[in-house]
Amino acid sequence: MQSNLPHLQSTFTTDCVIFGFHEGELKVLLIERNEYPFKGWWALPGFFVEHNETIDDAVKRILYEHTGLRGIFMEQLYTFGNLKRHPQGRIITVAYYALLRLDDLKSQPAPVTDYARQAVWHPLKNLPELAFDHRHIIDKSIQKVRRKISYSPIAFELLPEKFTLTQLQQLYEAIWGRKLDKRNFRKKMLNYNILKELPEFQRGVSYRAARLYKLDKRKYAKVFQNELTFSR
Amino acid sequence: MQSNLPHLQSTFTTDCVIFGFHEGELKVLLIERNEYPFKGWWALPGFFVEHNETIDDAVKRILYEHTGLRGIFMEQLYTFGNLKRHPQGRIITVAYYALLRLDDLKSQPAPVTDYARQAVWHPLKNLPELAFDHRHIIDKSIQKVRRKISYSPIAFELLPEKFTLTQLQQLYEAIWGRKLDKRNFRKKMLNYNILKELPEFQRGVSYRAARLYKLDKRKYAKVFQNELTFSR
DNA sequence: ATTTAATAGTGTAGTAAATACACACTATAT
DNA sequence: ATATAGTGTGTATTTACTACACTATTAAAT
Repeated sequence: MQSNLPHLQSTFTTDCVIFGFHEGELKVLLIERNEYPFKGWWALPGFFVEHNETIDDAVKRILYEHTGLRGIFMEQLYTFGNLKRHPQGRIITVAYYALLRLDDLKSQPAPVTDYARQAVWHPLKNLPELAFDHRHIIDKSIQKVRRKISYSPIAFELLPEKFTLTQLQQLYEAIWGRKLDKRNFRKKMLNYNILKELPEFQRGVSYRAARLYKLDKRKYAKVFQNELTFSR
Repeated sequence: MQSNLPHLQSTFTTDCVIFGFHEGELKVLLIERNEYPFKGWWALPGFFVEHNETIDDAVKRILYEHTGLRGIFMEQLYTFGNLKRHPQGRIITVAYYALLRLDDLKSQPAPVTDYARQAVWHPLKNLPELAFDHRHIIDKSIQKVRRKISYSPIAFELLPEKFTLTQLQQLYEAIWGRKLDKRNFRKKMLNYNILKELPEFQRGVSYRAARLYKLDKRKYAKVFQNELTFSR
């Protein structure tokens, strides 16, 4: 770390909580650090912000390095600046969270960076011990997402383009950590008129195939302005 | 600026949008800068964060310097890091907003800092041109406050300890920028059961004196957990 | 003493939205 | 044939939201 960390070249980093949704479970992408401090520990993807890039660009760069994807939904979360959060001195980090369609990943993400030995999706419910204050950052992210999906249609960022209502419901249940009534969920969700019913159905399932829906982007844009209020 | 700004001593600042409420109007405390860049311009109170203080502490320090008060409600808003936001190079700022009971100020705030020539409360509706990206920061703050008062009782931070329901309503109206129905407002607000009716009335008014209320802190704490949903 | 001006304070009814709840149908695996 | 897991619909009840108009109180002016 000493060598490739120019002294005070940058005094702040960015860290990104990348959420994915798979098999009814929320997952977070963690890296195994290949650098001191915390070499060998699991941590959030993140690095120093370069002098000539905005913070947003730095996050996009990190997202691309770890997923090979561009245009991922991301949003700034909070800036953490505790004096003791980094053993090498006070280094603040601007934390972001990102929501990712896991089916967009052709393969397992290959770390292109030299500071990560591997990158692995971990279920949110079963996280390893993390470097720095990264556990705290993840906790704050999930709180933010939990609140935000009740007034903004960000949930769709986590689903494939075509999805079933059950998948959508499972996603809300995973984020809120509680069961929802199926009938009311469908009624409410369809009433927003932001979903487009497709003439297609699930394939390869051993039960009645569910209808597929996709987001109606024009109506979505309209509703996004006024904000949904999907509560409870 | 050159002299008292040690080179790279700190590469980030904090700026604070301090809101007050007086005579039915929302106000923001602005300083007139006494330093380059933007010497003579109006700007948000803010300064470099010292090496040995947390960001929160830096904000508290700035709040104290400009108001003489401690324990003011404050919350982090967003971190701004555009490459061109500061003429001297990329300096990010962690912006906060604070809510202040104006009646707690014994006198006009006297700037204790050397970087401010004066500090003046400006009505939000009539702001001067501002230094840096501070106008943008204020706009984002008011959006945040507007959203937040609909699910969290932060409005009380802006009112004196004892207040009338009309004052409370005017505050909501000022923040949301629209009129509310008096009866519905009262009904809803009293139904939360977070206000304590006092055996006291307004004094010195030339019309029927209104009853005073204060926040019931025990009930407030309970409700705060579940979050209000005071909307529209 | 009376009037005026200004604001405080109060209730009801209609409408819309959220919730709770029960059953029937379809496909698949064994 | 049966068990299982999922889809798909209707209705009644409760709760929340909206619209709306008059009387009461106080101080100041006459």
